[in-house]
Amino acid sequence: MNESLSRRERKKRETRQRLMEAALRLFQEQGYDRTTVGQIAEEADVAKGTFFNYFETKEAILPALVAWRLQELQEALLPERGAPASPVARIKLALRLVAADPLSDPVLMRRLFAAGGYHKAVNPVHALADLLAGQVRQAQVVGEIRADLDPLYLGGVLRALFFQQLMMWHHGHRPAPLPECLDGTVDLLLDGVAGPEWR
Amino acid sequence: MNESLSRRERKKRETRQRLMEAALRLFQEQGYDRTTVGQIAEEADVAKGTFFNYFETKEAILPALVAWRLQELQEALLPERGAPASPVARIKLALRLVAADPLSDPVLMRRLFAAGGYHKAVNPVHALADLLAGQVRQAQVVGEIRADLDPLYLGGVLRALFFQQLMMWHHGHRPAPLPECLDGTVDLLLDGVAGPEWR
DNA sequence: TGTATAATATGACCCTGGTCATTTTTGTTC
DNA sequence: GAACAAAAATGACCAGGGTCATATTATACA
Repeated sequence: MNESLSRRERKKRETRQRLMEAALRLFQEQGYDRTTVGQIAEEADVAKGTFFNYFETKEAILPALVAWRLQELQEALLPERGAPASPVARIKLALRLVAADPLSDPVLMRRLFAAGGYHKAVNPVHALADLLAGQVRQAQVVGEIRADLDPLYLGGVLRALFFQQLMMWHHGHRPAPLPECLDGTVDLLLDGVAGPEWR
Repeated sequence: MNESLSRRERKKRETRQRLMEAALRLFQEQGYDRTTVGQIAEEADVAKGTFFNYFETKEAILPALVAWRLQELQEALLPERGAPASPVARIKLALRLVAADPLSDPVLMRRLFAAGGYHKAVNPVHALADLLAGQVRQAQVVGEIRADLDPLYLGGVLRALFFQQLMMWHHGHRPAPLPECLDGTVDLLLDGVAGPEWR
């Protein structure tokens, strides 16, 4: 589908892709901190300086990795690909899938958060929030979620709760298997936490 | 009250405090990234290496700064100091106060998140969550919050929502003044987001 | 006071993230 | 294909985070 691209453009994308694949592999193998930019470049068969032609900083490659993985997630959520008909159920599915991804490593997640201010354009944290916002919008259409709330805001809220749950899980707070915990968090947001004395 | 401390212990605490004050001042003046460990040490009148006798990394001073500030917050939340009688109202007050602190700078917050895995003991992110968990517990006693939920978990949820709101605010999403937005987030959690079709 | 011991301070040193002037490659025009 | 321009690759270089062997200071004890 990319036949119209010039050789230059093609090579550029290939190099970028090689860098991302090398980075992901090395991060998984040795962790983020132990991996040097030199190693990533070496693995991708380019000089260290070349890395910085593609990503402003070492951290800046994380948003790119996330965006890459989220593309696949986006497709898995299409109803014609077997995803549930209920938008809320799709939201739960999305969170389960993200949690199962190799990128969902605590250290990587933390660094990803820290990287959140570099590229305004390709925002890392917003990518997941936007995806969830889309599902929220559909849930509002069918009445599963109150329509008076900003979907983008709720997308961000869902993402925040997801991170929170994931971090607590990795920290040892495990009342149930992770997928169940994530479902529970979504339900919590739906039902609210107000007690009998509220109102 | 610290008369029993040896001179050594006293000096240690003083040096640690000087480092923290210098760091906070410099972070405010020039931002986290522009501030070097050498500057902080210089300002505190010690050698650079000494900094690392007190904090494992540059990032590791952030949790300490947070803990320091939270002590004051803790006291401001005591009813005998004029805090509201309703625990939920106290939670809202706490979030407003944290948001107003000089430490609530986006870049600092992100770095703080990234630092979250260094010291298991003095956990940075957990400090605020724990404080909120205490208030949640009191809210459960008086029935403002459902008693079947783990307070520590809810403390974490509140913290996550707080960060989320703060980040969106600093990113330009400002439907109302920040304090009102934070109150709204707490209310959202209390009431839930479920629409008419839910259940 | 003198001496032994443990805690703390120090700055030279190393490593890695990040910059940049220069070289190499690609594309274009005649 | 020769000459030129633009894009991309490169690695020497620099700055700052972090380490560590050594020096300094505090405490304990005789």
